[in-house]
Amino acid sequence: MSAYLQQQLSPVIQSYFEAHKAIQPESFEFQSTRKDFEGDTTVLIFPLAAQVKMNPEALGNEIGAYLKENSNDVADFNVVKGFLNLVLTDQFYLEQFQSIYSIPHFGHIKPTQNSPTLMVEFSSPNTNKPLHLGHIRNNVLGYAVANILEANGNNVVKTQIINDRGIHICKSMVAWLTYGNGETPASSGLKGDHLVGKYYVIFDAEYKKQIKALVAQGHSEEEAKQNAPLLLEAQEMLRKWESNEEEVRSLWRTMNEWVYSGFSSTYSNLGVTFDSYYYESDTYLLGKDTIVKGLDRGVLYTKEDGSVWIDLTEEGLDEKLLLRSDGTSVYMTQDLGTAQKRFEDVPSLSGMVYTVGNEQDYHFKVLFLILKKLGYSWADSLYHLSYGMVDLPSGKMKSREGTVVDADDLMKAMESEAERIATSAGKLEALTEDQKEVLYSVLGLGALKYFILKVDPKKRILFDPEASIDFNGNTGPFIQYTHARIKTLLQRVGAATISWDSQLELDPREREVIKQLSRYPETLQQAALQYSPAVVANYIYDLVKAYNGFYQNISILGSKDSQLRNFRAALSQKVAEVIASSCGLLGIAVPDRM
RNA sequence: GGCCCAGUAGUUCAACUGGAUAGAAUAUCAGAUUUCGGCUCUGAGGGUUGGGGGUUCGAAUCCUCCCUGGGUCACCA
Repeated sequence: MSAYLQQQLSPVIQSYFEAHKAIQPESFEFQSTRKDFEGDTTVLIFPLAAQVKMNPEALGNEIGAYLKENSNDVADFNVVKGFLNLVLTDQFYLEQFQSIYSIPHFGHIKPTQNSPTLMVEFSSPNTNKPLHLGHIRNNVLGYAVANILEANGNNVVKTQIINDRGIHICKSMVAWLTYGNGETPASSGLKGDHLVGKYYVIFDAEYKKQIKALVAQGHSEEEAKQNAPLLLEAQEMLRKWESNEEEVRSLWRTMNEWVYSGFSSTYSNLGVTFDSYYYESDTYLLGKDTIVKGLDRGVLYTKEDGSVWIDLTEEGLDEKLLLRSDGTSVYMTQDLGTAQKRFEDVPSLSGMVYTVGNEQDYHFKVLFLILKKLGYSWADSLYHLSYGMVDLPSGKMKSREGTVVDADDLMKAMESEAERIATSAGKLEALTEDQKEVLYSVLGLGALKYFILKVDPKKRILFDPEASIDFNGNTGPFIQYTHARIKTLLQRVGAATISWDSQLELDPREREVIKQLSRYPETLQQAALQYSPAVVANYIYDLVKAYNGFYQNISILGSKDSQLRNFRAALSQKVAEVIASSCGLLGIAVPDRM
């Protein structure tokens, strides 16, 4: 709406200046009027007053009077200090709504072939343990950002890099061989990822025992840590894996398969999907070409022992190792190579978003800087979607100490919490058992996702699983509830014919709803610009609040005037649509009834 | 110690990117209310935006020093 106003009213103000003043400002700032003041939109007079050297209030009055006279949209005005508040006509609002109503996917821009392609990486799990609460934030966030970018007219490829090799996987393998007795997901009834995670925990416990034993025998702690038989075994296994020994590879494949099938059920419960996958076992050797290129260009340098470094001290950072003295690569090297590979795999790719926790802020700062120094044109369109940790009231989550909140457990807990609340509220008799199950899951996950997404990604979240999530107030279920209510309302109104008198007189609450609706496109743009689903989440809440205010004292069914009823039904319907589509971006399902 | 991020009602979060008297929800308190689907409505209290200084018509927002919490500074990933 403000864009529209800008278009409509700016020229009028321009012409005022042309007619009356020597100076012609280039642009005018419109913003919505605060609730306590009368008016719909506000023009800031301060900057203008400074230019023409006038008292802001006097200038505001002049411009206001001019607008009232020369614009059809302005019904009235008032000036407070340097703020010119404009009251817009009902016709203006009706036209606004008319045009909003007629747009099918209002606010969403459909990508075309020529639209930029962006890759969004998220999830990126290790294959030695199940997903936990931190992963949930990662997944939900990455998925939502991908959707938001898509809604803004980008082609989006959702991908993840699976950390499927390394010493941690070998630890699980060793423990399974030593203590597993051939246990499989089928034989144990455990989800594959949980089974493998179980042996990772066993490894750590047994490893600690061995260290203790060695220390008791008189070894130093340092020595014991490095020479415990289990660790040596795991290291040996990693070597065998790297030299491609079939026996090890085969076990590795088997156990990874268990994990993947476990993950896939977690993902499907969580409602996230991917378009492509990268496996570290395929990419961990990449990047050496890039290093050569960097050496040729003189961006990198070699030390006496043969290791390769980059000097970033000029940028206020450190020197960074890129290749070990034995020629093997490090994490950074892989990421350089993987980035390059992705731009080769997807020729139309123009940018990437990495959804990774903020403990890697420094890593990505360096990564992007190196790519830039290497001269890749796309280096500027890389973005690290950094998010804060999820803490528990009891402190940090440590997988080894069993203080993590498991993703599967948490989702299940949310569902039963939803069941408890929904059952006590009643009104579910009409649903079949299956429908109820679906509903509980929709509500529980909606609550969880909304709780996570409504806060700024950068900030850390304090998550209290015991006190669980409130289903009232600014929550997912509250929004879902509003949607369901509109749906049943519309059912009772019957098919609304989409026509109403352009002379309708609007209630302030209806104007407020239209105002909120019209904010949707800008909100999406802003969310994409900031890579922040929180912007969308808070918008939905504003919309819902405005609608509830409207619904509160205005009878939709009871209105005798069919024109008015049509209008209100249409307004309700559009609100429901916008709620549904914006919730869709966040990955939150909206039920038609509950 | 260097660098990065955060600090807003008791609590969880906002504040349209420099705009008006910093807003919601929740919790607490006071009163009213039995039906159109949050048990509903009204109202109240609650803030030195971590602190000091600066920039200007105007600062939670920008600059600068402190304070607190977290992260990060590996030939780990």
